[in-house]
Amino acid sequence: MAADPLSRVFAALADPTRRDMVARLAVADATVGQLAGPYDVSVQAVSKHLRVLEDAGLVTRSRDAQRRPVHLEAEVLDLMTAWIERYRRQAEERYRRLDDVLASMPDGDTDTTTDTPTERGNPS
Amino acid sequence: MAADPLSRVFAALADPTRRDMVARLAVADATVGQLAGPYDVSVQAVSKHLRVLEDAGLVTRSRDAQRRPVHLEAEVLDLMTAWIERYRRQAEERYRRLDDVLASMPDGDTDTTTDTPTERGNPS
DNA sequence: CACGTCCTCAACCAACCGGTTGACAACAGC
DNA sequence: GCTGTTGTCAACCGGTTGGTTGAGGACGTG
Repeated sequence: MAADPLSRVFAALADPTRRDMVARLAVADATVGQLAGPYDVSVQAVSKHLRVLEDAGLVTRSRDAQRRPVHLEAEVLDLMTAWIERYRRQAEERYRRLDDVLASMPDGDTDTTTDTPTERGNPS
Repeated sequence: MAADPLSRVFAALADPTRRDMVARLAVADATVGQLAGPYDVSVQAVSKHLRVLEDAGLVTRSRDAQRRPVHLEAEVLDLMTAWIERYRRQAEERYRRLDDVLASMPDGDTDTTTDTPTERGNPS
């Protein structure tokens, strides 16, 4: 299994069935049987999906007689949001800076048409 | 291949190598060779990873002679953020509401110690 | 106690994934 | 026109994944 938590969370949500489960668990806790209802797969398959979500820390299972109520642990989602936002912001910032550079040289000083032999080779 | 875009993006970022590539591409565009440098895997493997990122819409590849500069398309990340935030918010709201209910009954009306036979069975 | 319900565990299977090697297309430069 | 560099395509391989069926554990109820 994937070692790092972030990979586990991303992988867990890469499956549409699992995403749908999370969506429904955001509304209310549910038992395995309740979760299995809408999908036409076996209860065992749903149980497996829950295991994946549990390993990713997205869900916890307790006991109530035979029932196993499933509860969404939404804080783990923040882990992902943090990662995503970091690089989205970084990329955004880079483009903004590039725009600034382009805006700051409106004259014909930059000859992009003729070739600039400097900066091309990639030694080392 | 996974049909829906969201699954593709999540699956693409479920791999630590691919996440690292995205992180580096957020700083600057890069060629396949440059990307492959740090990892001790073949260039072919990196090319495959890039294909996955490209299929997810996270990356575009252009041409410059033999080089294939890779460019990060950060907007796709918003797709994920939107999904995640939606359900994190929903779950958060639910817990907040539960807290309100608990807070609104500070008297001894709710006997959690003795058993409450109502609300337990789950018909239909 | 026997029985039905809810759920998990184990074994199996086809499909996919991440990696490899080998061949080769495209281009720059001698 | 060769040669080296850069990257992709194709075939293959072991491990994982998502699904199945079958067996059985735990619990409430007759």
